[in-house]
Amino acid sequence: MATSARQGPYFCGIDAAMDVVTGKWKSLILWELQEHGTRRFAELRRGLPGVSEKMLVQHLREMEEDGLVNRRVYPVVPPKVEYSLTEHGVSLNAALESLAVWGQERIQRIGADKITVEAA
Amino acid sequence: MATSARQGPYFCGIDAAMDVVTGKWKSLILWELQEHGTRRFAELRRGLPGVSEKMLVQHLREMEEDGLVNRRVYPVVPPKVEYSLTEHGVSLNAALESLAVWGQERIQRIGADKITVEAA
DNA sequence: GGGGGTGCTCACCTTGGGGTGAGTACCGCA
DNA sequence: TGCGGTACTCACCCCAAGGTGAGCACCCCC
Repeated sequence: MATSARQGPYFCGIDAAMDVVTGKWKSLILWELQEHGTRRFAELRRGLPGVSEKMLVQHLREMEEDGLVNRRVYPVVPPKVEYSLTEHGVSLNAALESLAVWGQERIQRIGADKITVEAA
Repeated sequence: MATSARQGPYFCGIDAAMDVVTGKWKSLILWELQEHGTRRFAELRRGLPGVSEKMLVQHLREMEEDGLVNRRVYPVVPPKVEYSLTEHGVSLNAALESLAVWGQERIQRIGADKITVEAA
């Protein structure tokens, strides 16, 4: 099921990490939260053009179960929820750094388009 | 299409890298080829318990198109094909190292099972 | 002479990841 | 008075990723 923590069994560390990062938007969510520290639901939605609310909720729930993000709910009348990275989320992001660099080089190599997100 | 090189557009380096590594067995194939240097088709199949021949062929083709692996065919009577990493494949694997370490720690944390592959 | 190995291809089917659109309870603003 | 924002849930649908099983052309070994 998509709503319970992933738990292997795994061949090696790579697929244990991939398991947690697989999902169309997860790496982007990690990125967003790293860049901005703390973000509200709607801010994340705006920061990831094309994401559906359903997937955003679902991914955030899974990442919470996997211990990557903190979810903080303020019991105020217009709902307010803040998401941030846990220490595991931060370290995962650090581990993704070298992958990001490799990806950048690949983008250059193949001359792929890049989506630029205008700051809100 | 699954049989043409992936080409974005991308949000950032991470998803450019993820794009190339996404696929149930790709990271494991990378791992196998790194560990053994050069492997024949049937050796890879045996090294990845549970992979179907169809998926193995398909993933290898895609990785070839993405410039990650070399495919070398020997025109001998019982077919012989050898796969190895290109320099891009090697550097991708290096970039995955820190992810692998993170994944190992995660396996420890959650106490997940690990699949051990008996050497052939 | 037939069973197993080699490296595939092809056709078919299932699964689930992800998208779409509606509904909700309450508020502020025009 | 009604529209838009906030953070969701729910029902439904679709397509592609992945699995299954067969076939192939040729060989070696028992």
